[in-house]
Amino acid sequence: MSDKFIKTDKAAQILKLLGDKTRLMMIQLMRHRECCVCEFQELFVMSQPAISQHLRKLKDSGALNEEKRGQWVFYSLNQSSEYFALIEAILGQLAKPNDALQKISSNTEGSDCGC
Amino acid sequence: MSDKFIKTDKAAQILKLLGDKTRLMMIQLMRHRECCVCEFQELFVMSQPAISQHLRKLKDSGALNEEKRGQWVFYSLNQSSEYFALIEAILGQLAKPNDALQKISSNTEGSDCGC
DNA sequence: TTTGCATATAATTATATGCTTATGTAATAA
DNA sequence: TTATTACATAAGCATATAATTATATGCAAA
Repeated sequence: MSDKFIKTDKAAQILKLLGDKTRLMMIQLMRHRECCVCEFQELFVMSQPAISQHLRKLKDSGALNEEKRGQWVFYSLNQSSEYFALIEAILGQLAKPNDALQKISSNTEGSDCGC
Repeated sequence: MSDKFIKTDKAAQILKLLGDKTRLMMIQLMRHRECCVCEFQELFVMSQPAISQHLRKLKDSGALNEEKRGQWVFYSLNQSSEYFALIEAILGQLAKPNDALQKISSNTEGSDCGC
């Protein structure tokens, strides 16, 4: 709060979290809108618990907001997080997600997973 | 070269490397000038091989230049690296290294380790 | 209330990581 | 040459990480 700059220790922690292909892609997808867990399940070739655990790590760090609506859970970037500026700075250097992700990341209207 | 933006896979790799307190601090120290290995040895409370291994990982990624001069080895940020812009973007969000590091990081004249 | 769906948690396992000590190598000094 | 200094590499070990399967929870529809 008091300082918009992040100390090395904390920065290393969040960079380690972003240093995983799956989590980094999740963050990219959430850059412009919230995502429903089921969207990630469609995209990533891994079990549902694996996805849930990645999201939990990101949420525990404070980088994500979680919102339950009915039986669904939506995650989004927490713009109030101390890491938000860093995350934005990183995302600004990344190429757009391609292929399968394109469809979803370009759909800024919101999830169309049926939720 | 063809694209200044980094793909998610590669970005995750370099972020994982930066997601270690020791390596992130090394990179911070090299932000404005090259550093001699012996400088890191003075700073970090760990064995010489541990430091050597951290530097090798960073160098293997392409993020660092290595220059041998006499019996000393100097490392510096590789400004031609595909990761350079990303690294700079990250460093721009970090607080200045403090305490013991201050002395060294503010000494832009060069190493005074006796080399 | 029972069933089903969406997601989370627990337990386990395989692999990766970061450190240590021991040893190797290359350059300088005696 | 031999010794010393600066650094790298190898091997081994303890811990961390990311995946899996099995199970639990919470909401909603029938």
